[in-house]
Amino acid sequence: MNSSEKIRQFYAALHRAYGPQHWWPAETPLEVCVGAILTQNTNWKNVERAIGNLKAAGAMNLEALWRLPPEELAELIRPAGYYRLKAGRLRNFLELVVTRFGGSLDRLFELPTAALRETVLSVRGVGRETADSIVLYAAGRPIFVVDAYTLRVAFRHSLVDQDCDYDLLQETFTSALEADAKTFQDYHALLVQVGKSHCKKQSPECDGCPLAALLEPGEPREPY
DNA sequence: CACCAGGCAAGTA
DNA sequence: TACTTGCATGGT
Repeated sequence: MNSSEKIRQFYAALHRAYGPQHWWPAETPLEVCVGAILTQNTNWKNVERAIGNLKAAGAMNLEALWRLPPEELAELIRPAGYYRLKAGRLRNFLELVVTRFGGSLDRLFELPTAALRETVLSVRGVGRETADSIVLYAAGRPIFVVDAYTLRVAFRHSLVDQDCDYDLLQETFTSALEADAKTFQDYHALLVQVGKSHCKKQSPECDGCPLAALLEPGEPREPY
């Protein structure tokens, strides 16, 4: 079985096991953007606290966020870690929207998909995963999001090498599927789900894993 | 105590 | 290009 077939079978198995995911956990597109930056190398639970602080401060809207003094913004997002760094990154993103799109996320999201990705990616502090998360989950465009879970699951099932480049991993999944935003959203969410429950960094719990039946002899590999 | 969590950029060679 | 380091909180 080639890797494209595997990727399609993984999706079918995950979808059967967990059902449709309706991800990203956020109420608005702006909240997706904020969460995408805050969750960089950080547990989502910590991000929830930070987002809770922003909402409690009435700052989960573009104007209020932009007006907030950088030090106050940093304090509010402190639970998410790297808080001084991330305050700057959030402001870099807000600055793009304010100065080039009249403070309107909708205007930014009017760009064609490729241009949108490049524009978001041009923000300092927004790398490929963060940009792709924004494009897929906030703008609803069919760009496949790659993250640590994607790599781990793909590696343990011999789809790619463990030091596989982001672009190659992304292309591997993209080329196996129809370019559909809902499908990409669902698939990425399912990979996070199975990653958290079964495909952990230091001990794959293959008992009960929806993908266990698709493992070949010798898999999974450890560590990572 | 060590290790992990939905990265990114800057510096070095 | 490839490798290293800083950034930081909260959970297990």
